[in-house]
Amino acid sequence: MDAIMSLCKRRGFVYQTSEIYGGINGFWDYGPLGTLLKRNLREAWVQDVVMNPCWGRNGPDGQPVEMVMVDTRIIQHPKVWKASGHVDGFNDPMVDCRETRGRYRYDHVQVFVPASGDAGDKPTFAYVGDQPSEAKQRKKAEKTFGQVKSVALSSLPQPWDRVIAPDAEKPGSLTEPRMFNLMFDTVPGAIRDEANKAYLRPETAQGIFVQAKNVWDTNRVRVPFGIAQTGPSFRNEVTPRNFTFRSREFEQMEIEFFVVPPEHLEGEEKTKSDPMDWYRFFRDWRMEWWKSIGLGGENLILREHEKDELAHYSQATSDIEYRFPFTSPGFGELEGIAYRGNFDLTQHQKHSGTKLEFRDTTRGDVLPNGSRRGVAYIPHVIEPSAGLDRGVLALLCEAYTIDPARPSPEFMKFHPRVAPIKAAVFPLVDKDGMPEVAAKLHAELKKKFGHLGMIETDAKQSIGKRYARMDEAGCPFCFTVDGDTLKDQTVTVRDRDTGAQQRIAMDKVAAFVGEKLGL
RNA sequence: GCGGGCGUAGCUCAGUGGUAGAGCGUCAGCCUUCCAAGCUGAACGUCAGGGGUUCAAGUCCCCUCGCCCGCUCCA
Repeated sequence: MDAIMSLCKRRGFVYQTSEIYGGINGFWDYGPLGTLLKRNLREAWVQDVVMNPCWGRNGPDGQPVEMVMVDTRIIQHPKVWKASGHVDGFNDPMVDCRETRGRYRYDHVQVFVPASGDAGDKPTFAYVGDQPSEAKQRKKAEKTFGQVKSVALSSLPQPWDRVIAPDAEKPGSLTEPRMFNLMFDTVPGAIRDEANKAYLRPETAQGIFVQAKNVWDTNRVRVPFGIAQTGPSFRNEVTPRNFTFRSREFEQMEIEFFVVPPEHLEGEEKTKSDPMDWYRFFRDWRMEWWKSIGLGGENLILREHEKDELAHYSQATSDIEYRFPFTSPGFGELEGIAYRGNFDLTQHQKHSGTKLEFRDTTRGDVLPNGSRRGVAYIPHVIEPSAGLDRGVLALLCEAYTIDPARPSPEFMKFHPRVAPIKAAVFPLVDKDGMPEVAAKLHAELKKKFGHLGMIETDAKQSIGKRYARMDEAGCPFCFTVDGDTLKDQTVTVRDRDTGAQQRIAMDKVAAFVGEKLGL
């Protein structure tokens, strides 16, 4: 990993944010090559997800997959995060239970102690008011102490060695209270007033959910269809770690794909295009997609979550994971695909008071004129949520190759589609008319492919050095103008991965590059 | 959050309390007809930051920041 980080700095892929001031924990910048790599990855996603969804494949319902895009703000109404659960989950001090993995708001946890207040060596019984744990723990406490009274957990001295957590069996499982400032906050408005506190989004998904109604009201889309979005999100990670993997500012590429709830499916839809069918469809296709941009092999796995790993509202979730050098032999998450039911839209409907039902006019009773009456429902959702910066990191790790047998042992094996530099044109030597011919070819390629990535040219120093530089930058093809070019209008093309050369006609170079880029 | 390691040129790293170093890379020139070749020269340092001890600190002490590793945690 150190070698990869060193190359990233040396070649201008990734720099530490504000490095000249000592850096800032959890933030990384991209240099010229890294910026293009990231842009190419995002563009590939937009192209394959939105412009030509799922490579033109039909969904499980036999119809083309429909997808539109939105661009929502980093700052949303604070209630969005109340509804999504992010505020409650992460803005208050919480205590965790090591035994049950439960998490409780610190200020909600009460404890039954003897009426005398002194429990001696006996354990006391924590509970949360109005929860099942209250009656259960009261019963146990009364059995132990007889007369009991209730005190706040915060009034007891730490560590709570003899406190039995609300849903636990053994004492001492509660952690110290911790403040989870997951979300960054800010105050819109010129005058700083805490009452106006807003948050930087911890995920792009909620922006999609809260605009879903606008999208289906104004765009002639109908369920099933998806809304996609890319953009930055912010999480105040407790421990930023592992280069850019866990950053506090990071970019996501998310799809919320809305599908018909199971109870409204008719006939063979029930066995063909149930939400779980869509879930599997996206899970498998997303896996194929990552492979298609160069992450094939044993470093990429699909991991289905166990039942006890699932969030309470999700019926199925899987992760696409990559074996990063720092996670090896384990894996790190690149993308999560979750079937979230109608949890999010239901939450926003409840908190906003706005009906978020989709009126599906292809269903319901048949009317005398043959049309359908229509039914209204809150769509279910499949959420493929990918990390763009994590994708970039995976591409960097996967591309990094060392082959001591080569003159330039260290090189970046980017798939041509994501490579920041698409091609380079060199005169073999800087004389005898070669520079002029190379300049002309360079200009031609730049005009044709410059919008996809850099097209380089360089006449300085030895040809081996120039090849080596391109290898480190991950440029897949180098075209070299030599003495023969002047006689027969051919150039050599050198393949980055093998070093092999072939000779092709100069007027075929553009077609060659186009083909390799998949155009 | 706890523990460990590290921080000196763009990169990799030497550096015994006494003048800031090497290799590679970069740049310029020469040379060069296919793989970091050779020759000549040049530029590049708040020694992570701050404070202290000392006649003198890259070196010793304290604090802070950052990165890596392990544990903990992880929507």
